[in-house]
Amino acid sequence: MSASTGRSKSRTSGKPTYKQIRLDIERRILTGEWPPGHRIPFEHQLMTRYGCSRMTVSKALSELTQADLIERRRRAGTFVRRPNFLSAVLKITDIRAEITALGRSYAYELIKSSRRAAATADRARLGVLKTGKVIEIGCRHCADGVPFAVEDRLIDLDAVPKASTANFALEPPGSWLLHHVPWTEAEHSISAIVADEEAAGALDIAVGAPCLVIDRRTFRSGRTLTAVRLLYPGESHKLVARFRGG
Amino acid sequence: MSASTGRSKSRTSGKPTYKQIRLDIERRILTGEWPPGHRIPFEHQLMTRYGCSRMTVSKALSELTQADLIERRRRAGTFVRRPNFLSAVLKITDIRAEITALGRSYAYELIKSSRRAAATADRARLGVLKTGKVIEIGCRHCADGVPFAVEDRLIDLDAVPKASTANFALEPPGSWLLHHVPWTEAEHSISAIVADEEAAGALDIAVGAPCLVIDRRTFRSGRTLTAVRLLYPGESHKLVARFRGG
DNA sequence: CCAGATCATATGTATAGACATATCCACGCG
DNA sequence: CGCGTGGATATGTCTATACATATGATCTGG
Repeated sequence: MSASTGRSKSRTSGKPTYKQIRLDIERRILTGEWPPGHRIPFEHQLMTRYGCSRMTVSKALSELTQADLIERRRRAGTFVRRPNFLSAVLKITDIRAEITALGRSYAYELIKSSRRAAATADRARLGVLKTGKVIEIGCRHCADGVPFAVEDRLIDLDAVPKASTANFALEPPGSWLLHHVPWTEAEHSISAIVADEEAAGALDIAVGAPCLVIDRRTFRSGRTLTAVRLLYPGESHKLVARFRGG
Repeated sequence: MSASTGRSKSRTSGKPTYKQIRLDIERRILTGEWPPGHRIPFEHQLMTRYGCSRMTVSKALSELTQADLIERRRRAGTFVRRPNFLSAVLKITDIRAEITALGRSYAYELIKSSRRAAATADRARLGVLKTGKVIEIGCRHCADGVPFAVEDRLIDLDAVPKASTANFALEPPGSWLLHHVPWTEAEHSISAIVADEEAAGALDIAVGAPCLVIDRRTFRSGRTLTAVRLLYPGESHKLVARFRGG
């Protein structure tokens, strides 16, 4: 009697799941059928096109929003996002966990640690304007006794007051921060340099050898928490990742 | 006119929205209250705890799943994911779009292009076992007339037969692939090298100057589509990104 | 012609209920 | 003891409905 007699798992009858809807829309975006800026059909229209409820369409669109493929504006509609070019996203990593996860022995060595009022250079590095206290830490991470990376870090003590109480002689600052301080944003810059005498000494490589440099600033709600420069011996160390696209 | 109509869903009365639920769970994970591997309460329990419907809890958990913070297994429950260490995620970028998006002039130059049966080295580079045809392309990208990056790319013609028909003298292979071939996974490796004579010549830098190297293999459903090595002049070029965490 | 009020509309959030599906676990058979 | 099988259970998906909310569009008065 009811109109929806065939409410069963018959996915062959042209009633797609939200995943199939998501994939279909994704395909249209990736193939350029719906180019950046294009307004895609309203939920109401998609619901008719795919023959499902608005919630189902909405779920597909929500996921695409989270994946940064589309942008939704109330009253206006849903639009294909312009991709962010020149963008590299690095996950925040804890070097200690990174090394032990590989089954290698980890050693940590604090080289220097100083606490001071933020100098102009410190403020520039953190990207903050007002003066305050900072901690600067230099340290070295080794894997199986071989230098793995050297780290130079600045922590804004006003943003992270708890850092005063941490003992960075025992625990690497990256590990401590990752476990004690929640962050919301990070900004990375990757580059390559040649080792000067200091870097060569710390990493036990030749002067002039290439090094991979990762500069990172970490924020919470727009406020800088810490700025770090990691120096890796260039030819030996590689950062590898798999990205689930689609 | 009244400042607030007495809404039934007043947020003060301890009935959180799915976003607040998401944030609460996220906080517990990030603070270590729920460490990696921990099984978090069942949807049913969370629904009681937060006083909302299962769908609402489910939406919060779905988003956390998409953000890779948790893992859900039918019948077993929901677990805090172990973070992927040593992982760097780079978005796939189209260098041409990247440069033009910055408002700089883009120039492209095909240096070499050869089509052949896959040699052992080619198969190793692609990570495939069976023999087949490949295209190797060498090219250079310039921004405002200055070398921006040199590219050496291998395309598996069995996986991407359409590539036979593309004219890589006119269109950069990266742009062509991005617009014609959907991919699902990518694997990146970042390192630093010093420029040899060939690289120095191509990038117009001194021999011995540092270069940033990005090696990338792109897959669809586990099958390698293409392998590319991008060489950037190290000190001048930086990859910058912001990551919305949390 | 512009500023402010108002309306219409598309997305945002939430719900109860239903059925689908994978899989852990225990039971029972050989 | 090993192994297949079935039931229990937690997540996965879908629906119809309702109301919230932001905002583009329109109307209106100065």
